[in-house]
Amino acid sequence: MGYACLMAVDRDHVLRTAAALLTRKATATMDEVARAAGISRATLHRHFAGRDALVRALEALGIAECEAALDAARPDEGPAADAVRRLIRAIEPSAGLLAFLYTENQLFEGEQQNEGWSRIDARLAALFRRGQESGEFRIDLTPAWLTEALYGLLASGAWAVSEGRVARNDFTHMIAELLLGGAVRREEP
Amino acid sequence: MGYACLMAVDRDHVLRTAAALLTRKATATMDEVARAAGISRATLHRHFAGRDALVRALEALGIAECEAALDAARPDEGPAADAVRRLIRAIEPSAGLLAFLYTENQLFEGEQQNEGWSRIDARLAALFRRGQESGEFRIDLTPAWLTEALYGLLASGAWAVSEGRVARNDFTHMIAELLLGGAVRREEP
DNA sequence: CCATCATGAGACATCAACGTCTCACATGGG
DNA sequence: CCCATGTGAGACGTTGATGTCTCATGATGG
Repeated sequence: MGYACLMAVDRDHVLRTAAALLTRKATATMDEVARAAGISRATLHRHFAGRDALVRALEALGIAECEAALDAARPDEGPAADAVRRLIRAIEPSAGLLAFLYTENQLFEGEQQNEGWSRIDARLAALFRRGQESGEFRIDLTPAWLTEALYGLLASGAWAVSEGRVARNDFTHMIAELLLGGAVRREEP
Repeated sequence: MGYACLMAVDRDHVLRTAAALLTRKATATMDEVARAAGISRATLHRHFAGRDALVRALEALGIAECEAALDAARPDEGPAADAVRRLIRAIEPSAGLLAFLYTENQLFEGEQQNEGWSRIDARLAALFRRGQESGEFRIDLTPAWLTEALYGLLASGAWAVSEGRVARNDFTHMIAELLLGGAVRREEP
């Protein structure tokens, strides 16, 4: 019969399509999401009980991709700056989804939010703190702020790319260089 | 009678309150906006024809405050980095409103957007370009991206402050230093 | 004291999205 | 060939926000 296989494939496909659509239009209707995925609204409801469940699933997907990117970036190895570059490169494909979740998260304020974000925040802050303790990073910018700024730059970058204001190929470079080096020109060391 | 005076004062107060509320909860109801401003929904509707008109008025307010901040920051005087710092300091009180508009703007996609943003974008990009041409700023980060990143960092900063993750007093310093200097520690010149 | 006007409170209709349901179809396996 | 399962299409009721309306009240000014 292959329930799991077929369902999982379709579910994942729907999830990816929904992420891509909601990245562009955060207020898209369930009907629009369904049509974007090439299925009917009824089938969409068979996969996800409602819009809330869909957003929650997207949140879980975003968390999973973030943690996978963190794992792949080996944040504890080598210079912290290189680890940050690896991380941004690894997380780039998820940036659109993260941008959507970053704005949508305000809907969940007050309630308990998914603990996955706490884990990711902690790992990111740990990376920045490691850079500070090794003397690579300046200490007047707190790890919490660098973490927040990384989220913001990822969202800005994803939005700028989707609007055509920044070339997709420059995404990683623009974010990593701004976050690490800033706008001011630096003398060659 | 004093129509204009009273109306203007109240209208501005309502606008400020709505901005503060919508910064925290972007999906706030017209009823919530009205109660937050201490007026009834009927009176709110007498000031703004509907939610759309309210958001448009907030957009106009945000544009006006941005342009005022740009004027006050004297972006054409002195080193570009100092001008950027003046600008961030001047724009700080509006950051929450800008954060709201930054996410809400996606609602207006497809339609023609307020030309005020184009003017502001152009002035910001001109400032960054001036810094590049004077040799202060690196040239691999495009003015368009620096402009976009500034918006994103302002929004992230406003959100982080309202969530208590960053101290309000550090707002200007965190944004300006990250945008200009980046996270990597810099040798004293 | 009276007239005017802005306001608050609330009723009311409208509307869009949602969630649930049924039914027909078609595709695939036994 | 027959049956089962997943699907599409669409109807239906519900909900929440919105926009409009009326009416009573309270303040202000003449």
